[in-house]
Amino acid sequence: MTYWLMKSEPGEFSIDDLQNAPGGETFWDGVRNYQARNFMRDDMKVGDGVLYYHSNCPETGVVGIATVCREAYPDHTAFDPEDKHYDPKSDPDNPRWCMVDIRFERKFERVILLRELRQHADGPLRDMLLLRRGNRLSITPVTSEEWNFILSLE
DNA sequence: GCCAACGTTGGC
DNA sequence: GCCAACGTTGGC
Repeated sequence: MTYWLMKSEPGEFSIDDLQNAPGGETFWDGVRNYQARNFMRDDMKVGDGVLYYHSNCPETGVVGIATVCREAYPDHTAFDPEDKHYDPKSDPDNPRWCMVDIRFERKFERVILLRELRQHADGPLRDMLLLRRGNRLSITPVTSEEWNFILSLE
């Protein structure tokens, strides 16, 4: 089993939105970055743990956890000209983009702020991809050590 | 709103 | 294959 960190803008889809979704599940559409796609397509398995991260908001940080509940399948929003994430270069017969489903697991008692994670950038989180300068990847792998440490901060 | 960092596109 | 221009991400 692998662990992941997935970013979402709470104005688009927050952890509360996930909790309130039918069955607490949603499909993770709109990924249009090859590295992030490859993580989903090649490495994400049902049961993997997900740190749910809020980006681009007043309190950026990890807000809770989810689990992967369906492995990669085509992202249909790429075929829809009306969709914000429409990509005319994604051929329905050979889809360029994919998505996974995730299920709400738990919302943390408090937000574990990015600022707080950075305080451990010389220690337990020294290799965390999220903390790398200029990192913009919306999906990054997390080690079990990082996962356990972040959960211990709560 | 600003801007640094990054990814993608396309001319050559 | 190089690289400038452009668009996007995301912290602040």
